[in-house]
Amino acid sequence: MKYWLFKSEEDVFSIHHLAKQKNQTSTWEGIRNYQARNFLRDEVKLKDKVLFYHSSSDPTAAVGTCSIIKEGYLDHFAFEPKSDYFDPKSKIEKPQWYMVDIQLETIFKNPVTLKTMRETSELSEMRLLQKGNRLSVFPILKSEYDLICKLGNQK
DNA sequence: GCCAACGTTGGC
DNA sequence: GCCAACGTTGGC
Repeated sequence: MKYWLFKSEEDVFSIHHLAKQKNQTSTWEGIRNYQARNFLRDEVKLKDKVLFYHSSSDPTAAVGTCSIIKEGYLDHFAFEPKSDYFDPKSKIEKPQWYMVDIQLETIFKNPVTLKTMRETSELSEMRLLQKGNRLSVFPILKSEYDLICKLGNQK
C-alpha cells in the first residue's frame, strides 16, 4: 500500500465539500500535469491512503485523510467543453488525462499547517516542503503519513 | 533540440 | 496582489 498527498484549493474543493458528497466519495479530476497524471494512471492503487491538503487557504494545511476507492480511469471532463477542465488537445481516441475516486476517512481535529510541517524535522524530506514544488499529487512515506495523522488527531 | 516567452501554481 | 519557480508552447 502506498501513501499520497493530494492538494486542492480550499475554495475549489475542500475536505468539507467531500464530507457532504454522497457516501463521502468523489472523483479526483482535473489533474493537468503529466507527472501527476502518471502517478494517477500507473501507481495509485485501490486502498492506498491519501493525505488531503488545502492549498491557497489560510493557513495552508493537511486537513484529513482519504482512501482510494477506484484506480486510475479516463478523466472524461477533458472532453466536455463546458467543464473547467476541458482540454481541446485531449482526444477521445488518444486520451491524455486520468482521475481516481476517493472516499473520506478522517477530518483532522487539528489541521497540520505547512508551518508545523516545516518545523518538524522528521518531515523535512517531503516533496511538499521542497522549494518550487508545484505537483498536486505525489507519494509520501508511511512514516510521514503516520506522523501527520498523529499530529492532526491529537488535542 | 534549443530557448525565449508565456501561463500557472501557490506561499506569503 | 506580488512574485519565484516551474511547465508548456512554438519559432527557429
